Amino acid sequence: MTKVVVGLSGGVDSTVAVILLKNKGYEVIGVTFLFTDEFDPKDAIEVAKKLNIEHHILDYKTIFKEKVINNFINDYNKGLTPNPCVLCNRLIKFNFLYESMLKYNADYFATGHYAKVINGKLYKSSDKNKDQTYFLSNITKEQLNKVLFPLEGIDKEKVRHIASEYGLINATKKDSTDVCFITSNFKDYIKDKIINKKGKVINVLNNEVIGEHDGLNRYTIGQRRGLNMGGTKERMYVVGKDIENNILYIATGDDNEYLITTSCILDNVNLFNEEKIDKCNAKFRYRQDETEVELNWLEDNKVEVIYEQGIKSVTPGQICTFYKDDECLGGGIIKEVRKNNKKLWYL
RNA sequence: UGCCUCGUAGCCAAGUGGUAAGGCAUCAGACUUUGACUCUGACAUUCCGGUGGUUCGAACCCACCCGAGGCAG
Repeated sequence: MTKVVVGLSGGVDSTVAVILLKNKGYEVIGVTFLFTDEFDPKDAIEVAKKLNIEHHILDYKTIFKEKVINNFINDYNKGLTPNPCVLCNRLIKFNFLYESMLKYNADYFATGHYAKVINGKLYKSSDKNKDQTYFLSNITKEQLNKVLFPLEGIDKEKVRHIASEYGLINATKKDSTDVCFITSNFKDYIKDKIINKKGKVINVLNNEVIGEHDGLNRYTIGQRRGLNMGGTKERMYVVGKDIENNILYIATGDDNEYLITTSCILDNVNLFNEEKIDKCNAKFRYRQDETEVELNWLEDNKVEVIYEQGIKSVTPGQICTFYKDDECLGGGIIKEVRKNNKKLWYL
């Protein structure tokens, strides 16, 4: 009998993943990882009991803090806007699921992600609205070769339906959003963990100092809320930051040109195939439409991503993911952003 | 010191006798496994620097006071 280790958080998605695998005749072992003190595995325990599967709870708090949380904070202190989930999937979740697979002599491991895998290639899920390939674009080839996504062919509605058919309490549980290790709100969490040094806020349209910020690191490119400054006719957006001089640059107007860039450099590029294509689609934030880009490969696993048409709010630290139709080809971390081939003075 | 202009919510800002537009900010929600963006809703319960007065009725008219700025000196 084929044996599969499933990452079981106790939420609807991972629970239904278990159900679907069992229905297909797999022998399922549930593993629940502890990453933070706040996480309570009781739902996972109940689900495992109810579905009658072998279940293990494994503690990875220390390494999670070391690899994910610390990196997250360090990146903020460097002025970046990190994406901890992408990193966590590669280094923690998928890594330890892979290890669990070996440990329990399983053939595969599975998660409740909305994504599809066929012959070692990653594709978007059938439910395009929930597709999570963006967060998976940095997992390794080895991981991809051993993972199953039981939810790949169904949509969220169906998932909830299945959960309620089985009388599971979590059928109507709200989708989990936000960073898993931040239980309160982001502002409070980060307040005492990052460097907060007050500094000037300058409007790039006229170079005027228009106010003071509470610390550069709490702002991201394209952000408009939380600036706490009014009096302008149009909305105000963060367009850049000068780390050295502790200056936050803003511009007003929904369509101001300062937010738009035309190329960026990615490093730590992860590709599922060897082939270095020169044209594909890409997106720079999770919930963003894809756009056509050209790729110019550089040394050291870097690539220049060119989008002449211009994209708003491309932000260092975020992930750029490549697509060809429904296939996710990989992605990399945005290192530097440019406009018309020049590094911007305010970014 | 004389003259002039102005003082409306956190910030801009309409309204010049008939019972407080709008924008920005803020807050709440929707969306979302990244703090973005976007969208929806709330936001001067009697009040328009203060105190009196005129009027059926004033933020809008009058007087004085307080405050900000400008011109003249």
